[in-house]
Amino acid sequence: MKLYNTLTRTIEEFVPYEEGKVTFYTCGPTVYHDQHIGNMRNYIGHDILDKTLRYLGYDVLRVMNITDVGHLTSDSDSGDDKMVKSAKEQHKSVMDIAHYYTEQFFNDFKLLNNRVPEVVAPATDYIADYIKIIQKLLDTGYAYQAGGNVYFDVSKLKDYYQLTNHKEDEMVVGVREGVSFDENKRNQADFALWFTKSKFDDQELKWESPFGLGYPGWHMECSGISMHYCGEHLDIHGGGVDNIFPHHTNEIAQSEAYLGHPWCHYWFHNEHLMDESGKMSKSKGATLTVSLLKEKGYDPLAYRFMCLNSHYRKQIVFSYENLENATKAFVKLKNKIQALKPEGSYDSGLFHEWDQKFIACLEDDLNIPNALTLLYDLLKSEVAGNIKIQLIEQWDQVFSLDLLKKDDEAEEETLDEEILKQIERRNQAKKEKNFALADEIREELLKQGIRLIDGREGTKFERI
RNA sequence: GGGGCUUUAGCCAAGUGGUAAGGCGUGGGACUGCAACUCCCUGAUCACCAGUUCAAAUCUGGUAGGCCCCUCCA
Repeated sequence: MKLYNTLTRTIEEFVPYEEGKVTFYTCGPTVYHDQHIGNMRNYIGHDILDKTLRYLGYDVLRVMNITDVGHLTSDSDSGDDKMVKSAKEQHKSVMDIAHYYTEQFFNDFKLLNNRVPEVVAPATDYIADYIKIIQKLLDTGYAYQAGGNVYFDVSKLKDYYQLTNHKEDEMVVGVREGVSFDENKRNQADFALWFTKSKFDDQELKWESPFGLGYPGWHMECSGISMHYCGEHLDIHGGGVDNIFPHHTNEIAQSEAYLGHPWCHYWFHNEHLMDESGKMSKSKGATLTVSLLKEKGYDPLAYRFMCLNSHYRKQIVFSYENLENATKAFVKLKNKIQALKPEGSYDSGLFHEWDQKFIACLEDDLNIPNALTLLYDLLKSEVAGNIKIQLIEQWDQVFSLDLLKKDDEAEEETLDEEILKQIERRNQAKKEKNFALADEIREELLKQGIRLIDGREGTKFERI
């Protein structure tokens, strides 16, 4: 398949390090607050890649970290650790908070039909791995100690900026609020591997190490966890585009310095979901989560559908208008699919032909919008219902939109009788030309989520 | 200041040299007691300017708008 690789800035043929197998690492959530729908778009993009690789027959090992270290400071607050702040506010321990938000995250993750990775790794479980890496970097001269911290010396690398094209001389220190000149660093581009002396004193989670009581720098967990599970050669590393620099740049620096050879071969980056004012952000007040969308009556899968309508490397602007548009389209699509009848004879040649078209879309740098167009083409085609249903069932392994799943099927049985009675009452009213009563009954059922469909052979109903 | 991405109909969006897919909405029609559902029909000088070419949404240069990043936010 063809995949855009941030490392080369081109679309390349994807060739895994070991034939037939793929190791795939995703930068996971920070668990000191809810993950908003913008964060979740990123995971939808990764989920599509994950499922596409499987669809193409690869044996995939997918790893995702959970950032529970909590050495984070807000741009806008006083510099207190966010996790600690959050814990204090809610009178909970730091790890309680981490567990709570991890659960929230996976709840929303699953509402979107994302597949949970084989390995979900809390960062605090791998401190020993980080220490081992840092120790070797010190021993080999890539790292140095200063002012109580351990720093990575970027001048030891010949191509630190391989992922970004940045020019060191033009870089500005402290563009972001909360970042300032660090006199401990030999080069201002150096980054911390281990802190014992942070500018934030109230770090709650600390560990003993040969470099003193402290905690790891914020790029270390992804390198450590990734190498722990995927070994010295990682096929794909993914994250949001905002991770490219410095996070992924620094991961490459420390990992390759540690290993002594190239590390990750393909870098996969998802574009952001925007709101009217720019990138959806956790620091913009109320967090819009998938759960919240659901509470407001939106189908999480309609949100997934909205995301799938756009290419993963394009920004999407979120608005309720767009979501409602997507919802309408999604409902219509599902209606069409669920009206299909398993008729006609099976034709494996035809099945294969259509499936090949689908695979061609996937292999074209995950062109899911075109794959969805193919789905519409299939529905309009002369292909037998039988084959259509089987193709859709198979394609939905990637889309994961529950296209064939009828809503509330279980509960339908119990209410059928009552509904049929109402329909009978309405038909009687219609016969008597009492349309007012007929409409009243129809309205009443609609309020209960039952839509009547008047056809030639009588009145049917469906749940909406 | 620097690096990267982006701009296609009311909205979402595909298309990287051969003359603009698809979806939603709108309008019209069929169906209906009226609707809903469904079906048919309906829309674009591809941000702007200049260039290369027989041919440009696609390539080049410039202008304007939007977004991301610049090393203690992960």
